[in-house]
Amino acid sequence: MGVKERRAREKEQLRRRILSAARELFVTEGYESVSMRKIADMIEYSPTTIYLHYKDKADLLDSVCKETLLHLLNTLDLLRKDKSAPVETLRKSGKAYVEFGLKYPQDYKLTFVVRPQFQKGLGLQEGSVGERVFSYLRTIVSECIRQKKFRQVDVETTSQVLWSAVHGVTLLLIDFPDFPWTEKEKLIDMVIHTMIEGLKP
Amino acid sequence: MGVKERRAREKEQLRRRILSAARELFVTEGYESVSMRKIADMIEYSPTTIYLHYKDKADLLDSVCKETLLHLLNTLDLLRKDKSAPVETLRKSGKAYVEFGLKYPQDYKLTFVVRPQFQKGLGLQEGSVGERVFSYLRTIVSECIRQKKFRQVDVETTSQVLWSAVHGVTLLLIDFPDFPWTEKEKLIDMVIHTMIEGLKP
DNA sequence: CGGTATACTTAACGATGTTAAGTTGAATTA
DNA sequence: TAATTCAACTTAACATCGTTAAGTATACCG
Repeated sequence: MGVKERRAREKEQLRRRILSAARELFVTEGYESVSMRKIADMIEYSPTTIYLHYKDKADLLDSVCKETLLHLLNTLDLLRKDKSAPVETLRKSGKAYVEFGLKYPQDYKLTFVVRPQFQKGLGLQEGSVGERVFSYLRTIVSECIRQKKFRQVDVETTSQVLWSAVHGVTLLLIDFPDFPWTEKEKLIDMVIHTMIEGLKP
Repeated sequence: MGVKERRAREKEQLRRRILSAARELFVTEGYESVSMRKIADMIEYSPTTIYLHYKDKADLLDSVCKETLLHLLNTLDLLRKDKSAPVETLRKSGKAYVEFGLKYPQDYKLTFVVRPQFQKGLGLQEGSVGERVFSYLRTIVSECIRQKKFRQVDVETTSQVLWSAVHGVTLLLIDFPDFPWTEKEKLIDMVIHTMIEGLKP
């Protein structure tokens, strides 16, 4: 009875081929500029075949973004084993976050800007990958406070504050590449440094 | 020879009618979902008439955003006469910035997210409204440093850092309305407060 | 009154996301 | 092996998109 399994495997393969074509096109040409027909051309299937695997274009975007979040989570998780002081881990994580965004600017935008625009009510629900990314941040912040490296601030709010800062600098650098930024590295470091200093006792 | 003037006036009137229809639709339905035909319907002209006044859809967006920036600049300028200490002015300005974004979330996104996506190479060039907004921020920061309320930091970088923070929190609040934020007010205040604390000597 | 420029419209092109209705061909059953 | 079922996939179509080219009508000028 290996037939069903084989078919399921083939189906899954095509699903992945579609997804990877979609990601490539979304990233190089932008979500709006990519048509289902272009994606279909790339994998050499008819456009409607895509609909047998994904509900619609937004669903494709959704899947692409989930992958991106997983990738981001993995990147950050490498730092979890870090044995430095928690404040140092936080600094490194912040930097890693921004650098991830700058390394994959289009993926970052798709995930944190385009997707919310097309998928209303995206609340980072319980157990989602996005929730796990934020939860990672919360853990580090919590440790900083526990060790009294930070003032006795609210963990939740503080995490949101830090997210705001790194998200902000990432998006500005991506969206206004021609703005006369001071050296990128310097700007990123100062955003994180200023935040951390502002949280110390 | 008042004919020419009258015609010019009428032309300008229609131009404004188009613009205000475009803004209303962009804001309520989103840039992508608005068609030239919808805009034309609203003002009861044929779609092609719009092209006699604006180069294309992106040009319309451009004009809408410039208005928004002017509105933002005016809002902030009210605080310029503020007689408080510069740090206090900075705090108020930061708050005013975020509140502007939350009061007109779609206009904010159009200006700071959608427009850069459709108009590559948007560098806030010399003398533009955007440049004047940023320049406003620079002035206050500069005063904070001059009065030694802040560490001896670089004015330019510091301004960019502050912009990153307020931009970040504004966009997150707009884009993820269903995220379990702590009270908005508290979050915004803490973003600004943390930044300012982090800049003090 | 005749001519010209201006304002505006109609019609069309190629492309979009998506659905409904077909077609194929392989696996299953009899 | 022949008939049948069923999944995979395609073709054709719909309404809509941004934009351009060509056409019409109207108000102005001499």
